[in-house]
Amino acid sequence: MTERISDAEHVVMEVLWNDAPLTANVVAERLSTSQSWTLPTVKTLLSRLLTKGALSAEADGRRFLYRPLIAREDYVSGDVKRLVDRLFGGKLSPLVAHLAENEALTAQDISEIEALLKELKS
Amino acid sequence: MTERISDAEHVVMEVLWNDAPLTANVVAERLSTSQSWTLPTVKTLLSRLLTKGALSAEADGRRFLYRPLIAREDYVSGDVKRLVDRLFGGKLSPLVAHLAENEALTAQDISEIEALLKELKS
DNA sequence: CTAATTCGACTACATTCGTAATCGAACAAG
DNA sequence: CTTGTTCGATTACGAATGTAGTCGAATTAG
Repeated sequence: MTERISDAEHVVMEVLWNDAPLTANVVAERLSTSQSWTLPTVKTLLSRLLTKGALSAEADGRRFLYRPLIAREDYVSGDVKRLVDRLFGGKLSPLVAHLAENEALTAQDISEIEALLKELKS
Repeated sequence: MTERISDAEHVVMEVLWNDAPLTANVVAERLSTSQSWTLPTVKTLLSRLLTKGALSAEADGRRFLYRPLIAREDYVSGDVKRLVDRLFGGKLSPLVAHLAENEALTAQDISEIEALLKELKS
């Protein structure tokens, strides 16, 4: 169903997850601070996302209003799952172990995580 | 420095992280259970990894022994960091929150993680 | 009503990737 | 030695990706 979203496409999705629906021009405008993409480039990315079924386009007069069809949470889950599968044999605790050992978990991170876990168990 | 390693290349790296140095043939053989790649394909991937500086090739008579030049931990860290940056604004606790809320942490996962955290604090 | 502008659609093109065939050199078998 | 085999190197090629130009239709300005 939901085809693979490329890095550049993902950047466009973030704009629309943040605020939708938007026209192509507005999307390009929002991106202009972070990327130096021309308008055609942004439109190409929007088209590809449409083709991939990640966006819907609702006609608004002569232009289109783009809107995400997949939830950010779902997209994130997919990406996280792929990473966990690829690097940690699909298990979550090795990921956390890795984070603990290599990614400089701060004391605050640890507290937050413990709080989360405590809540999970309740 | 260390260029981007593609998915297929990563599969090859895993073989060599598991056991090195190995000849191209042996790598292909190890991969044969999981992939249906022909020998030329595996050799192409090895060449690309060489070019990218991810492997070294030590001549052993007329063949080469391939050996990882980058540690798996470093590779994993890079990938995890990219994901955290891209999806969680570079912060770890949102990642854990995501895991907690969306990735079906099992009771065992939770226990393991709590044990890890406890150890971290000691 | 005609000209300039604005859109989306279509086309383009270099690069990377996945996948593989082929070629030429070295080596082993006879 | 000659020939078949084994390697790595080179070449190939389609799909996806990043990036962008062009074209034609619709719209708005004059």
